[in-house]
Amino acid sequence: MRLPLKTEYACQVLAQLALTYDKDGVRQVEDLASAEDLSANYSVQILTTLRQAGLVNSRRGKNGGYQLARHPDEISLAEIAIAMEGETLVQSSPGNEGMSAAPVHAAWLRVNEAMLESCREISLTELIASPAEDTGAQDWVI
Amino acid sequence: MRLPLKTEYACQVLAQLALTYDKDGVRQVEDLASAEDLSANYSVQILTTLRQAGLVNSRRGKNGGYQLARHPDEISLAEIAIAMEGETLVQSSPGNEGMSAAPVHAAWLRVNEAMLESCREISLTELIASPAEDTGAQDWVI
DNA sequence: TTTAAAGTTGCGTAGTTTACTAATGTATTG
DNA sequence: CAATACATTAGTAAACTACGCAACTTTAAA
Repeated sequence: MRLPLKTEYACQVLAQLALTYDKDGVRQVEDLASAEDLSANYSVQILTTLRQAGLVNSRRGKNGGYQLARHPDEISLAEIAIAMEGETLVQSSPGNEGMSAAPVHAAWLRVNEAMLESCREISLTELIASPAEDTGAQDWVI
Repeated sequence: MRLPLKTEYACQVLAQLALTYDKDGVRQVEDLASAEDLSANYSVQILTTLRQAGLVNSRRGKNGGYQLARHPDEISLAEIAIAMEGETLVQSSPGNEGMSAAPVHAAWLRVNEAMLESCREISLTELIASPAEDTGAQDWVI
């Protein structure tokens, strides 16, 4: 069960926005994308989805850019994942005509709920890289 | 994040085996597959995986078939999912060179752990259809 | 000891999804 | 009105999923 890269990227971009939240940080796509090693074009698509979900605000034209809609403490991993993937994080099919299809589906619905709950308990603030340890991003070879 | 059909099918087939566990039920593929509305061919592949994981035993030749390796209470959804998909249920990529890649990955690892824990708490017994309500499987049209 | 039932293995593949790129449209500011 | 930056849509190569098929091996029973 692979977590879509798109969802991970969304987390990274939002983490990047969270870094400059208090500095009234309006950031441009190019800036965000390069900081997270993503293509600008793809980042735009992700940011558009996040805007439609109400997690970020955007401004067009010169000096435009993106900005978190709320304080990083008030944005949970659950909201991010739901914005990218829809309400059910663990999509199990209501299924075929098999005798056990229904109870199996019900069980996975419970798992989905547990996962959602776990995602609600993680805030965007926890996704920010601690400036002390740049964790490999600055590793470079001559 | 779609739960693979293969994993759901594995649950259904095992639930079917659990139904006849106390009756020393050795069941044949054709039987299991039709009860769960699956193709026999595909079910074989699933059952083979489950056997390699040690969840079922098989006997070849005439009067062969499959059988649960343990009591349904002693088999958890976690074991089933791991048998089909590997240790990590929520696979997040350790990722790119982005600044926030590491903390984001760490967060999803926590979610994975929560999901695993939730799956450990659901036993195969809970996947058995209650005989009272056949929940749609017997619906038929002339 | 034949024979047929039943599991085992591996290959092939159509259809879908993912992770992008690219091109074009639209709003904002100086 | 021109430069800038977000918005939207279309297109696509690669990977993955959910199967089907066929050849092989094992075992019980006749």
